[in-house]
Amino acid sequence: MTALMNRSATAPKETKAHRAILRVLEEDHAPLAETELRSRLLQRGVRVNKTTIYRQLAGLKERGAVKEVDFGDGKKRFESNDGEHHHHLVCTKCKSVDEVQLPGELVRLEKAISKNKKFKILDHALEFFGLCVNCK
Amino acid sequence: MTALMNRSATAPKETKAHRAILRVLEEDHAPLAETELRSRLLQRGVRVNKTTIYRQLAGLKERGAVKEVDFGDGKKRFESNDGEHHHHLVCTKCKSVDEVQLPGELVRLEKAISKNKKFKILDHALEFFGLCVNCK
DNA sequence: CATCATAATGCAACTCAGTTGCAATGTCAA
DNA sequence: TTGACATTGCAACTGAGTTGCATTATGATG
Ligand SMILES: [Mn+2]
Ligand SMILES: [Mn+2]
Ligand SMILES: [Zn+2]
Ligand SMILES: [Zn+2]
Repeated sequence: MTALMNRSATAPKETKAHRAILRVLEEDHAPLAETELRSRLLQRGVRVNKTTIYRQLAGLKERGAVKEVDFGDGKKRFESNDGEHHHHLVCTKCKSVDEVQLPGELVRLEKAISKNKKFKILDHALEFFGLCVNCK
Repeated sequence: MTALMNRSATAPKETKAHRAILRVLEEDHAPLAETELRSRLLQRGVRVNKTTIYRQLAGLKERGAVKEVDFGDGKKRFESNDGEHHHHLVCTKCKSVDEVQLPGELVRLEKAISKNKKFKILDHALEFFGLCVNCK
């Protein structure tokens, strides 16, 4: 490619960090913060700089491979974006995270809101906090 | 009071900062971050240190006068806790915030979830993002 | 009103998550 | 094999939020 080329849809390069991060997220299947992801990677013998992690996650996110999740603890969390759209049950005691799907429910709600509030809903954030079966 | 006294339900002292902060939150009626609150206070001629603001908000929160809200932008936001429980329609373009109530809806959802997931829901976070009537 | 215990404040220094500039390294198409 | 350019690591930085401590203000008590 002789310069002056295709800038869009740049395919990600197959690097060690890229592969490892994606694999951890696919296997662990929970929203992980940078430090968590980093130590998971270390456990597998892959040492990655935090800057690289953030940059990879940003790329994975805009490519739709990963979703950002917020538990309100001031940390960015990311999870694999394979399965169906769902929400989380976060145990405030042991920090475990379970998933829950609300098929149709939110869609219906959003339609109603969009209509009578004249607000075009593009996204939502819904997470539940409480005690898991082991902690309550 | 001769020391060794009532430690609970400490009534807050009537200070300039306390009054001003509460008044701004009651009037502006939107979830404000520290910097926003701080400049609103300045506009009214009240200069308050950010440490004081955070400490006041913490006190107001545990006293139930204020609620913490998270828009996922890495900032703690607080709003007056007078009205009914509600959620927000946040315009991602102009940053305006509207409110929306979902009477019963969430309660019903939570009951169903609590039952078949054996998870005791104590709280939830639900905010909507999109385009307000002026921006869409 | 005067006293004074103690709550509230301001400031500086700190922590911690996340970002940026830049030089060094790695990837992959040609 | 080569070279353009994407990715990485590191150090320095930003910005939100917190903490220790000395100073000031509140309000209960007498
Ligand atoms: Mn999930
Ligand atoms: Mn509100
Ligand atoms: Zn638990
Ligand atoms: Zn708008």
